[in-house]
Amino acid sequence: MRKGRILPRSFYSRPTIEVARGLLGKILVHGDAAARIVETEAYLAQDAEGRIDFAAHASRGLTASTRVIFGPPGYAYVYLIYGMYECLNFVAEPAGLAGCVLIRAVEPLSGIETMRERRRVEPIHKLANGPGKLTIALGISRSNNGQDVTRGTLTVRDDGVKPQAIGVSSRIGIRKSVDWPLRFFDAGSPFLSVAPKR
DNA sequence: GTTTCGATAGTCT
DNA sequence: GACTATCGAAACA
Repeated sequence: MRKGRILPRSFYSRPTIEVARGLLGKILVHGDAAARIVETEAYLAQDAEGRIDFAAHASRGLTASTRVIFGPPGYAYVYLIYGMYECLNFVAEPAGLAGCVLIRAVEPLSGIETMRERRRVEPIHKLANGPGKLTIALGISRSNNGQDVTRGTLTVRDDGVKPQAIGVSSRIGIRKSVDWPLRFFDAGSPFLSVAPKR
């Protein structure tokens, strides 16, 4: 079952915010599981005024764990959070510049029964409506950290579908650079992690 | 319906 | 020793 064409590295080698918006509507494929991206967040090196994004892991500087964020674009950055969950990001910006996009929610498309078994939850809209949930549903873990997503078992594809309206809000669950408008979501999707505020 | 809280382990100070 | 880009159950209203 083909799911459109794999996004090339040039897609990722752009400003992080453009990549975050561009990933909405694209299809995340891991093994037999496929799901449409409906919610993302951008984590920058700094904003347009040069203020450092202290919510981003990259603000800690170049360490063993943040190394991939500073590396070439089109690679997966997967980390453990709160000792229990793993979060999936895609590296943006040309090599040497920090920037990544957190995938916060996806809409299951295929491999749904496998997702139900992994998540131990029935309703389809609860399978992957959160960053910790979607990695479990799709079987993504830290073993995928540093993987090239322009080839291999973990890829992102474009089937031409685009969200009708993109919503913007502040990012979820952070305590620094709180008010930056860097969360992007398909405003019409029922698969979001947090219901949009009115 | 909303808010609070515990689980749990890796990373950095 | 503190902190964390979360989740789900429990408590409260």
